[in-house]
Amino acid sequence: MNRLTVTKALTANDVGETGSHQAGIAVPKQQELLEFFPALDAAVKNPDAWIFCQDPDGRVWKLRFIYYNNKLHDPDGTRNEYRLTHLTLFLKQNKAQVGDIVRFTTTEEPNRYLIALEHASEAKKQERVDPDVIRLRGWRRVH
DNA sequence: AGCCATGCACCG
DNA sequence: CGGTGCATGGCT
Repeated sequence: MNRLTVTKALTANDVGETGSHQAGIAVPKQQELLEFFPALDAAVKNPDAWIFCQDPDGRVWKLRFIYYNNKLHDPDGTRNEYRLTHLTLFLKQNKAQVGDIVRFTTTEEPNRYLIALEHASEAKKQERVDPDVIRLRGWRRVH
């Protein structure tokens, strides 16, 4: 089983710097990401799945992967996007800042991932060393 | 304060 | 006009 990694540059909203009390980070609707994360049934309104992410310190974070799709179900719906919530504590403990990178890597087991936070400076270094990353508007898929 | 669910703004 | 960042009302 090939191991996949995707990364996301954090926005101000993601780290709670904007004063918004909204939770979670947006997950762009990219085919690679939908395959990377658990499949959610679009026929269901707002389906979700729980994933378990182990950080470099061995702590496991239970994150909620949710598909807000009321646009497909309600006449006045406006949402059609994926989100990842329950990240606040993780970001706080890692002192996440705008521009920092969250990295997810698959494991052998479904719904289990590795999670790591890279600060912006390291991320730039990584970019030079990794010329064959696939750019996905904020998110990248590595390999 | 943080999560849920949704609306709005902006930009390509 | 679709997609994503920013924001908000309600609830816990």
